[in-house]
Amino acid sequence: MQNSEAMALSAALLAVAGELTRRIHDGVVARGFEGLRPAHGFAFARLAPDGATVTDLAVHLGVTKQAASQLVDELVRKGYAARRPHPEDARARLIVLTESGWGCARAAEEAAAEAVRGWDAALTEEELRVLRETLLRIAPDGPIRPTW
Amino acid sequence: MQNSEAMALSAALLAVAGELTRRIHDGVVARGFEGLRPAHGFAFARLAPDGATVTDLAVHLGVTKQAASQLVDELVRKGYAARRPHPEDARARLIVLTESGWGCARAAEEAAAEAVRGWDAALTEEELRVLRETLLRIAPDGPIRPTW
DNA sequence: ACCATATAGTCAAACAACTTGACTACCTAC
DNA sequence: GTAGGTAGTCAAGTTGTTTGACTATATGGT
Repeated sequence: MQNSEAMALSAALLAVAGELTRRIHDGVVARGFEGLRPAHGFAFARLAPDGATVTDLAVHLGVTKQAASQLVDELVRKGYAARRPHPEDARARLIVLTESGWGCARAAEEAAAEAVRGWDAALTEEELRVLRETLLRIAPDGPIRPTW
Repeated sequence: MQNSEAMALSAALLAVAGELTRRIHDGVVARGFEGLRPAHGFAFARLAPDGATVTDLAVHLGVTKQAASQLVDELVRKGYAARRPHPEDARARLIVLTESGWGCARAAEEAAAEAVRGWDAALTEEELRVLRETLLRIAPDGPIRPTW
């Protein structure tokens, strides 16, 4: 593949990612969850399964733990997350989603589904399936970070 | 497609985009172009063909023209771009890439090609081609913005 | 059991990117 | 020619993040 083709692929990927991020964010806002930025969504992704510590979050987001701590402050203040004592380490705290936080996570899923449905006009169901599988194959195991 | 599948697709897409951005940035730095952030890359994308005005850039990046102007200041100070008088409008200035700026743009293409080659381990040449065409079909016409 | 060292988290100050507000120079249309 | 709009910049304020310093708890060696 030529350099220019690789760049075209990259640009398309980044354009789609940017647009998707914007749509998910708008969809979440439209469902009544305000005061959140896309960066919070990346935190939710890490918190959702079983909670996480501030340090876990910091690594996941690629920021300092101070920044992660402030982000958690914000989520707690807005009622989306809560700090609970960590069951195995008295120094640490387990950050978990509240009911409202789970509602927001569901809203994000709905918004994502809605955004993806918007691609139906350009892609068949089969192409969409192939796209998903292809991306899952090259997606890094690691964290989702808003690098730029 | 179920909501959770759409979310998995979205997460994979964002993870790949984040990783790709990081790799391109690292590759550009490795080629000796320093003091640049990924955001500058998005500006380059708009400046590269024929230059652009500050207002064009601001719209493209989704920021205020003051922010775009500051970003141009930085590129000029670092020797990647220059402000030239606009041929048709004495109020405006045409921002163009310098030789060093073009060198950086080429470095970004090489870095992108290198990053994409890293996917060869997981994808066949044919799958890569399909991925590129699929993404180009759903990529918005609009600007590439670092929305998050 | 004790001490040295490392880790989890927070507070505070410094910093960087961006926004809002105000202004000048130039363009465009009536 | 004059009124209103647009391109760009300067300055100040806001926001998110980092760097530095500190406390509390954990861990490993002796």
